[in-house]
Amino acid sequence: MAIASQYNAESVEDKWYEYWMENNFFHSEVDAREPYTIVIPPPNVTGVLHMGHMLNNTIQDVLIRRARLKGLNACWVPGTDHASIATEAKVVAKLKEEGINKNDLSREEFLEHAWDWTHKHGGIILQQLKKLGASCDWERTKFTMDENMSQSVIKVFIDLFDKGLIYRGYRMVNWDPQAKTTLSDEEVNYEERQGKLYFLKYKVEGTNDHLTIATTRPETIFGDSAICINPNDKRFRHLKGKKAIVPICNRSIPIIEDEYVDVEFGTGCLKVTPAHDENDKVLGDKHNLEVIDIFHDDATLNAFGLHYEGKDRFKARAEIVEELELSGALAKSEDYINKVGTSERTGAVIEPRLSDQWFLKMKEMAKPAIDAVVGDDINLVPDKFLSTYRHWMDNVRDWNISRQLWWGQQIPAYYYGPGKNDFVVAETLAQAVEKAKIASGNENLVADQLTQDKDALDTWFSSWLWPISVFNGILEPENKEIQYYYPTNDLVTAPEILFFWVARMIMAGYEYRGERPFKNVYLTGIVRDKQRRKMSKSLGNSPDPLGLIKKYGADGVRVGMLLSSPAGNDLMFDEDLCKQGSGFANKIWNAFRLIKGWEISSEIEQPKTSKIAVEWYNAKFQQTLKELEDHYSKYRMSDALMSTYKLIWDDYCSWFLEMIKPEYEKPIDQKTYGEGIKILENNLKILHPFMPFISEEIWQEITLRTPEEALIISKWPEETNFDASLISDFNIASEVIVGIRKIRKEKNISFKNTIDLLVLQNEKNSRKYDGVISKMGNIETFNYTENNVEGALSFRVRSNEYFIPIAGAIDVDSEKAKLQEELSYTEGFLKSVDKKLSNERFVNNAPEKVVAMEKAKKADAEAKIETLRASIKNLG
RNA sequence: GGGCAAUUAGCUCAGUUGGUUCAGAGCACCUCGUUUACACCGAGGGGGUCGGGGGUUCGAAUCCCUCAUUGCCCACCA
Repeated sequence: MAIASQYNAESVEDKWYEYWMENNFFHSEVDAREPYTIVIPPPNVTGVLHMGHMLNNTIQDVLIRRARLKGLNACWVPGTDHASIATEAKVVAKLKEEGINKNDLSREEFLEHAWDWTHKHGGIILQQLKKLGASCDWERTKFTMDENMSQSVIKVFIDLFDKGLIYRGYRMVNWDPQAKTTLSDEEVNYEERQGKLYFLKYKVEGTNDHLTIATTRPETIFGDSAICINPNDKRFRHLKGKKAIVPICNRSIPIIEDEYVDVEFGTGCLKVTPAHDENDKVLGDKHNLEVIDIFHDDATLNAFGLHYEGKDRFKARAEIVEELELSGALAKSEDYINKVGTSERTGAVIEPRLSDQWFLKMKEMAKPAIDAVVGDDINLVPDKFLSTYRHWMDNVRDWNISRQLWWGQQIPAYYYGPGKNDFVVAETLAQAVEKAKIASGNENLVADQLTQDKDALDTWFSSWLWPISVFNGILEPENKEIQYYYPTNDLVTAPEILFFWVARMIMAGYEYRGERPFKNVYLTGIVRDKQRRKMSKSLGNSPDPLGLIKKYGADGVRVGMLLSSPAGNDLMFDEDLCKQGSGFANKIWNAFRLIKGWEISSEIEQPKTSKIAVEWYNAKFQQTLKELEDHYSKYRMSDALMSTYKLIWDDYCSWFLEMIKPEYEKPIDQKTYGEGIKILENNLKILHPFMPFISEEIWQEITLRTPEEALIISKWPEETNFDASLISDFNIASEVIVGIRKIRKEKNISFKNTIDLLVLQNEKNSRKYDGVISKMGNIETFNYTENNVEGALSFRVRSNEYFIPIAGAIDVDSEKAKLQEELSYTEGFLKSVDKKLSNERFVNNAPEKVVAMEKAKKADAEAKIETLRASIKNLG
């Protein structure tokens, strides 16, 4: 035998990936078949493959390969995301290393560096996906900053602006003072920090009274515009309508009343600083308070900070506390733990800040997106995410779509005057000039007089169009690709981005196509290590994905990832699972080696056992095929894999191959061989989505094939009716075989030695598998008997008795003890059944079916007790 | 603080409307085995009061209440 018993994944995998690429099997074109489409969640263009990607893309590849086999026109669109903040941060850091400060560069110069970086690192991750076996249509690879992708974004911006859905607003946003940009809520991390709660005394105007407020941020007193008390708080009745004096700056501010104030917390008095706190802003709007922004954009104090102007907020805080203390305005301070928001990218403490930003109104757009998911249009898998989705969407807030960054699509707003609203929105500068002429009433306006808004759009503002824009469905809404491939079928992504990506894609889908962007959303879990920690670079607990592939093969790793990944549940990654995967590959490989080694003869007839084996396996295969269909329909990938795993390892290798295996050094009959190959081929087909490489390798080793006959584009096995009794009868036969093996083991009878078997049938079973029993149990003679066989070893399957006569091998006492034990168990069982049946309420209330079943159990048990007693008696 | 999940074998998890596919799977474990594909193997085996307590019911892993623990999401109280 020339083929090695060790399957070598590494050499095989590259070979077949290349072969599939050369033959263009991943590519899809519009045709008459039904489409099956997946768009990849675009990874960051400068990212590298991590375990989350591995899981995610393995699942997508399984789905797409299966669809391809099912005869659908499978199209998996790959691509990358420009990831504005992450990429810009990386480029800024790299420039800094080279001694270049971003602020010294013009926008154009900076973008040149960013593109260089993108071209250098972009797409590495896509190359890595190829190692995993991802069968993406690489000809369709897209990038969210591609020319027409960007045009789509601009077009959508203008359209939404014209519809009145985009507006400029002076709003509270998460401000990163280091990156000097806005962050979305999702980009802010909250952590608990030890801080202090300061109690400050404010003079009540016109009296000698003080009132005390508690604050964690004393530096913001410069922005105070009111003191707020609860109208129901009796302690502060005397303050109604009075004014208070802010320490240090000695401004007079009103004392207002609002039930928002928690009487229990702090002192029951609240200082209102609308420019620097979300809740205070709401209060301020309600009571028409002045908004005083005390910071520059780098979070140093501005002129409102008086003598602290130019100082950093934290430095200023310390000094202000000192000054307050000296002036007697600091009543006391307490330790206090509060949650501080920090920037995911720079780590800087987030400053809630009012600034001019662009917003997209969400309320209206959310409506169809809620209906779609609450109704049947879009499925979330698992559906436990439905309630969180709903909750979020019901309380959706307007989307801040502007970022103070350069890397991204620049907002197409052009200012012709100094006023806040002196702008027009247009696709090109030329168009902007024309619009501006009308808007300004200045016929002589020229392009040089216009300045474009400096901000770029949020990355998600391009990725929310992804399922549409990859098919150019924004710029050419009627093109045949978008009409064919859209809506897509399945989206596979992480639950973390359900809201800011998935939900928004759904909104865009209904807004721009009038229909859903995808039918099913499969939410994967987070990949964690064995200690349940999230895998992360900083913890260093993430294995190197490519290293794993090298070690276990892509097939092995894919199996490892899928074995324990129910949808939506976190996945505790364990390298041993990959080992199990590569072990499975080796098992399959060796099963193939066995078959490959057989000599085929057309001279001999098919043995009956082989004929039965083929019949049984085909039924078993059909049963599994049905199971698979069910699992796939529920996106239970690990169950689908496990069904396939057990079918191949147990039913195929351990039973079927052993049943048809010819005697040592004898050939196999041609008929069985041919049927066996067909069976192997069907196994490979259902295996292929999980383990594409080894399945193709064996497929091609079976016989020489043309590219048209490659496994990847073959046909999924057809579902047919099958005789279930073939399976249930076999299950009984296999129990008999297990019984024989058990006895052989107990009595130390080597498998090499044949034994005889006698059966006493108390119930009539099919004798179909007698030949199989003989072969698998190495039985010399197989006979039926009407009576107990004295002095023989025995065991029972259901109510039939099996005897193995062995001279002098019987230990009467232990046999008796064994039977006695079984007898008392059965008696106990009968007792419990009797108890049930004699309970009138059970007989009256339980469904007839259940009662009948209990009666049958009783009859069985009684019969069994009788035979057991007889056997014991026989032993003497 | 509000909301939502989860808790089943040593580990990771199935268990669909309460009753024969209800106590399961894979891995791990133990015993035996140099049988003519595979020791990344084969055969056999042990292992769970279904988180605790209470209730509904003829009958509960499954329904209800309660407690405990864990996870996630949302809002974050100056």
